[in-house]
Amino acid sequence: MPEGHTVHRLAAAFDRGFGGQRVRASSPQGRFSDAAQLDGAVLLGAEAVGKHLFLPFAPTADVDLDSPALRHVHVHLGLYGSWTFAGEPGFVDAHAIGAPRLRIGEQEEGLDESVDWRRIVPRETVRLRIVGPRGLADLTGPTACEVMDAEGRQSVLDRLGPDPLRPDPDGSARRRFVEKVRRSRTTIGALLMNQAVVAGIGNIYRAELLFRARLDPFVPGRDLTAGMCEEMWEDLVALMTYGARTGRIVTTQPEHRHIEARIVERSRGTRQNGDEDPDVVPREESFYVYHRQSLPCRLCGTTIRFGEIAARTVFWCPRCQTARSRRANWTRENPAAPWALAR
DNA sequence: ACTATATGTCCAC
DNA sequence: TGGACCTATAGTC
Repeated sequence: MPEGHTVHRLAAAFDRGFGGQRVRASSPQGRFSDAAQLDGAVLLGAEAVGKHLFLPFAPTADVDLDSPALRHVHVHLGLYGSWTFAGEPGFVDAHAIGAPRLRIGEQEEGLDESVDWRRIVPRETVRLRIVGPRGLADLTGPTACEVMDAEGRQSVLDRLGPDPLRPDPDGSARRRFVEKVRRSRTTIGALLMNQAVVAGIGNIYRAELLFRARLDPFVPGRDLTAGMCEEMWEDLVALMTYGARTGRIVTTQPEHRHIEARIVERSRGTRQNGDEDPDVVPREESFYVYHRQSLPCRLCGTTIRFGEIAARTVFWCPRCQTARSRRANWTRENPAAPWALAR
């Protein structure tokens, strides 16, 4: 269930924790038998594209990143996948990155620095374990974990649209996004979930982006102006950049949160993603519409509605996000973007 | 011990 | 469009 920001965060963690190091690779669960061919190779770094993670393995550390000799481990976390880390102090800043479960009561084995991380026995469901000089990473529940050559990696990339978290110095990514949306009769709610249109959005970013744009999810892409699409792209870049930095999806502006609710109990459970940040916006204040069905809209008080688009539940405010007023709302009464995140 | 749920994707019909 | 799949939770009986 991680969206693109989570995968970029993972790539950064792998870069810092394993980049350029010789590693051991194994499959405690046994379902990733190709782990054996990676064992003892050098993990050059990590690459995130949309929700896809690539870990390039080479026989020696001096192999080029575009060498055809590389073996890329392609990982997609799907709905349940996650990586759990353990290692020496400062190895990575989060214990687990991936499926954001409530882990109340679970032992924080990876965080307890008095425990020797080398002696941590993997759960039986660990598909892939990577062990480096300073720590280890355990992968469970991925929808994909496979070894690919350069060609296989490229074929995955070819199926993906632009990723808002990749640098876009010449604006070509934004242009590709705008083109694809405006040429389609499909609803914007479905287009945003299509990884060939934009890579990395999931169900939360979809719902929240549409609210911030004051856009009805059922409006066809071709009905949107280029300016609306461009602003939506820029908003996405801001939202996901914040998400990648903090490990949290936060889309609400501070003035739309209830300040009293910000004091929440945060003493239990396993730390994951951005939990280590004491100033984090609590989850119940983070969204405008996602999972807020039957609750009042933060702006107008109308009950948030839900339905289904692209086989996933979509949430929206029937008053703030109307088809008829979408253009008027865009620039005037309810300026959605640009805006600034609190931190 | 069961069930529902979750930020996802693919494939068969 | 419906189901299958990958896993670990919390809640219910």
